[in-house]
Amino acid sequence: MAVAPRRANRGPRAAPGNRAALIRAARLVFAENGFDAPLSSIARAAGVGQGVLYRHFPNRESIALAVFEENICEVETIAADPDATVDHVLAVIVAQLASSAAFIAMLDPAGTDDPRLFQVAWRLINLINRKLDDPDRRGALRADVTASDVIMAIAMLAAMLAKTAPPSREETAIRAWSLLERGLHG
Amino acid sequence: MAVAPRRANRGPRAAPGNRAALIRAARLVFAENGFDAPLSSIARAAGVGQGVLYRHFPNRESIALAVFEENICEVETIAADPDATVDHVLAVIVAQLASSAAFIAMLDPAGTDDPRLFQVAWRLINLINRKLDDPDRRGALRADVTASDVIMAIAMLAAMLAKTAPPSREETAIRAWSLLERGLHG
Amino acid sequence: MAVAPRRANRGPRAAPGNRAALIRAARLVFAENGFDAPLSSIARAAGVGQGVLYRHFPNRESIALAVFEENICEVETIAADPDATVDHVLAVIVAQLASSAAFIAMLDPAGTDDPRLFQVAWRLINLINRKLDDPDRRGALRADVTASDVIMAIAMLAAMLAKTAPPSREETAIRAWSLLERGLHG
Amino acid sequence: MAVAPRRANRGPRAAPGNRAALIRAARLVFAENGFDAPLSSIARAAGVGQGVLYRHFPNRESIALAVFEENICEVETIAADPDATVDHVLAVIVAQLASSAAFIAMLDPAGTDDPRLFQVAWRLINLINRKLDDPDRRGALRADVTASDVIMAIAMLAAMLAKTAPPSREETAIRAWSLLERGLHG
DNA sequence: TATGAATGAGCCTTCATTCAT
DNA sequence: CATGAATGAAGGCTCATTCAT
Repeated sequence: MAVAPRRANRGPRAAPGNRAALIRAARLVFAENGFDAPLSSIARAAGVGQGVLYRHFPNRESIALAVFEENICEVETIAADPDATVDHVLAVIVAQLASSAAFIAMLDPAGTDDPRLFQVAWRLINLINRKLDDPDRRGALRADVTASDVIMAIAMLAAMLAKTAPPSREETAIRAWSLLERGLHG
Repeated sequence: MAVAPRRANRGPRAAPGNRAALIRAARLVFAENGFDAPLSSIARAAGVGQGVLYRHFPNRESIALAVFEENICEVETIAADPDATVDHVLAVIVAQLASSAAFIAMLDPAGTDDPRLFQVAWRLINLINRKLDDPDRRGALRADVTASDVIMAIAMLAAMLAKTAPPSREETAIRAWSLLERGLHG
Repeated sequence: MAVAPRRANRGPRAAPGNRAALIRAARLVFAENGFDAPLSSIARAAGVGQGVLYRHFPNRESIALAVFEENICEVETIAADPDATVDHVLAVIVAQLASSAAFIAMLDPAGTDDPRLFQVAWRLINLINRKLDDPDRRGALRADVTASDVIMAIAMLAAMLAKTAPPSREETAIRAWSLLERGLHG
Repeated sequence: MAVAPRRANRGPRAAPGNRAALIRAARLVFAENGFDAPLSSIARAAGVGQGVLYRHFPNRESIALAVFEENICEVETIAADPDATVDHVLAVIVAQLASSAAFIAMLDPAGTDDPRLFQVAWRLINLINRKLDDPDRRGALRADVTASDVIMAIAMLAAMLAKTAPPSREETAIRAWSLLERGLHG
């Protein structure tokens, strides 16, 4: 009969590629359609079946976390440069916000009970803390600003951007961040 | 079998009470579960049938508007005091945010196309503008801060609080606002 | 307190007027929005409360019947003229179709179990039968055409028109009726 | 408690069968209860969940189209016989009407805005037109009868039958069509 | 292991019908 | 008697999740 032209089962070898494709797709979909976008749309965008998504990520938070993870890695790479100040680091984060808005919003410790989230958040907080602790890397930040203030600033920006439709998002991000920066720089 | 213990029809007399109960319930539900909370949960919380909600408020925007309206009125009352500075006004708004974080989310112009929303938002913006235009009522605000900067600050706080679970909300609001205020005061 | 500016209760005297208004409104509403239009829209159009509608007409069929009744009366008036042929009578009915489409469709004897419908239908059938029985009043009708053929022709036109949106209804009615007439005239 | 005996997931293999069952069920339901019958009743009649219906047919028009499509195919098969006259073709259509009266209701251009519908309707019209253009296949039709007259005749029959309860439908269809045919044959 | 179909719960919305005033 | 608010059932539709193949 040979009816349904199902996508071929590419075997176990495809697993890592699928995982990566899912993360890439999720980043895009979350950025475009918000954190509440249908999971099916992510699978579709990644070109895989729904089941694969569930195999790799048992729930929405899991895949969100994976996207976030990638973001953090990028930030960590920048931060590894000993000359980078907090401001440099923040610039990278803000640039990522379009895609990671939803995840940073999850940083509120009370917002979840997923331990993995604490872990990832802790990495980010630590990253910033290390910069803050180094007087040469504090950039223009006020003396009494803590890592959690910085995180909160990002979280606020992220939360707002998550509700801002793409056309004006870029511009809104710039205006808002300059306001927040002033608050941090004091 | 005695299955459906249909709620008693309390008659037209109940209308104003129902309306008030719905607004009260909506304020609560929006605050607890965000602006996307099921309308049915509002009806349930108000102790009325779904139909009553729809009779009083034909759509989500309408009831949100009603909640918002109440908030604005309170703000306007404070603002009417000629001695009140922007900072006083903002303090009231921020105090409201802790309990009804979601309502400013509607200020995002892209979030809706309901003209009434613009109108109400305009009232708020105007209110702030009038204070800003009076040098004696600018409080500690920087000279170049506009009403839309102020609104944006509120929007950011609101958006974040909407994602913050109640226990830590109060405290988060305070910390975040002090950061934003510093940005506005510059 | 004097809140709700409810329409005044005009007392028992208003009953007949209300009934008439309801029928008038129903005719209009059915014609504009089809037989499935919300009953509430009829009450609204008539300027009365829902309860009044239910007092006078316990269900949709009842009010439909009342509209139909009025139509029949008009037809009977025309038919009373001894010079009127079947064709004259049919012309009146067809002219009424815009408003009565839905009711004539109900003429199908198997379509309902409401005895009043049989009764009204019977009046119409009789009316036509009497004309048919008079050789001078048969107009151009074929010899073997019966009243039920005539009714069926009307019913078909009515049923189709009920599904035809107003703009083209007039024209469609003319074209369709000329086809049916040819069938009746043979 | 053993409440919800969830239907077993019969797997992807069931897809074609489900699709067919849905079409079969839709044909039946539309015929019995008219074109406005609840879609959920179709799903139930087909023995599948609501979601399956929506997966195969995203909206009412789609499934109606599928039913219609089958009908048209049958008609096209008959029409393919070069000896078949319009009358033969019409006989098939009318025979189908008795069992699936509702489907021609969709021919009303004002009833929908789905372009696929026009396309399918066009196939039917063309089919008839081709027969009409061939003098040997016009059957007994009057010289001035056009395809759209034919369609209209069918539409009227269909509309009436859609409102006729099953028991008498068959007989009504025969009587009505003979009337219409006379109109077309003139 | 990947696929994508199947499932049903859940939300939104509309209306027929009831009933306190 | 009239009013119009209250009620909830019903239908449309969308997903998160499961699971046969």
